Amino acid sequence: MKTTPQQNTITAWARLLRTQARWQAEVHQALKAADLPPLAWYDVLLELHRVGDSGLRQYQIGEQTLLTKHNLSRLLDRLEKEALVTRRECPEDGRGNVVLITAAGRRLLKKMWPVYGRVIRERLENQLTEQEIATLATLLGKLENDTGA
Amino acid sequence: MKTTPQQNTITAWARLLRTQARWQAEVHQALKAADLPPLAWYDVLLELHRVGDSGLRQYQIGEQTLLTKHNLSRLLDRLEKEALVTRRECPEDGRGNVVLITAAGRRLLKKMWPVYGRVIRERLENQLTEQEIATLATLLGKLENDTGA
DNA sequence: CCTTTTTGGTTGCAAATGCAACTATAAAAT
DNA sequence: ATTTTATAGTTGCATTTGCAACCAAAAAGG
Repeated sequence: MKTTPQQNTITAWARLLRTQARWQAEVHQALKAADLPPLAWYDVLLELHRVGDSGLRQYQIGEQTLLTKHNLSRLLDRLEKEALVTRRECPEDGRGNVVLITAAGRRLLKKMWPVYGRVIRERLENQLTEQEIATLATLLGKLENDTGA
Repeated sequence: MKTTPQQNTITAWARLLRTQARWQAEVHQALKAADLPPLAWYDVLLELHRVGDSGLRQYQIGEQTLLTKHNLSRLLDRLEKEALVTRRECPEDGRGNVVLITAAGRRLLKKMWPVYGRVIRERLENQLTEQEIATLATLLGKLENDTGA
């Protein structure tokens, strides 16, 4: 078995890490410049918005956003304090709770999106053709969903 | 001007973020399981290794790794405490210093690489063909180097 | 049933990060 | 030359993260 990845693989890996790091930094910067909360808030709120009134269990949010549970627990504390979400106890599982987005949460999402979307457009649509973006999406799709072995 | 990105663009964006987050988590987990330091240490040491005996100024390391300067400053404190790097004052700029990797630093790099490389192989070479990896590298290359406008 | 184990979630404490203020040198402006 | 401004790096303090221990409910095993 090969002991080290191909050169091309390493290049692709490094570029992906680097690209994402730069994007993330830029989004944060843009959000901060607009006096808006960090990206993680958006991610959580978006998941909650998507599922609508049924809400999500914390562990489900964690799976989606890849946040660790204790981390998420405290992030939700912050969101709840700002009245962007509510935690309500779960009827069919006495340990857990169901998290719902509030109207204020939805408003915040709406406010954040243009800022966020703008960076996305600048970084992606201005640099690649539609065709290339489609190809990229496909390739990344193959990488996305598996835990490996 | 369009106010929101195309659907394809959003998909590509989301997948890239997600993929990277998962990869990063996996690398960290693998490193920790092997009782090795986090990825950032590797990044810094690798840059220093690459340039050899000339070393790098801190700000140069920062540019490469996208770490903020104060953050890097303290990361170097930690590396220095473990004798993986040395800071030596810079002859032609009295404010700054030149950072060099030590033999111990190189040894650590060597120890970390197999663990790191293994994840890279699993995530990338096992999921995509060589052709696809090459395409991915090319596309990411176009995204990598620009600050936009 | 009544243990034992697993799962969902929270909390205390240590380490890391972000931010703003600071020191010191270098470069630019007058 | 002298002042001004910009750059390199560090440090104090607040916020966030990571880790391990913990509580409580649920599922599994006997």
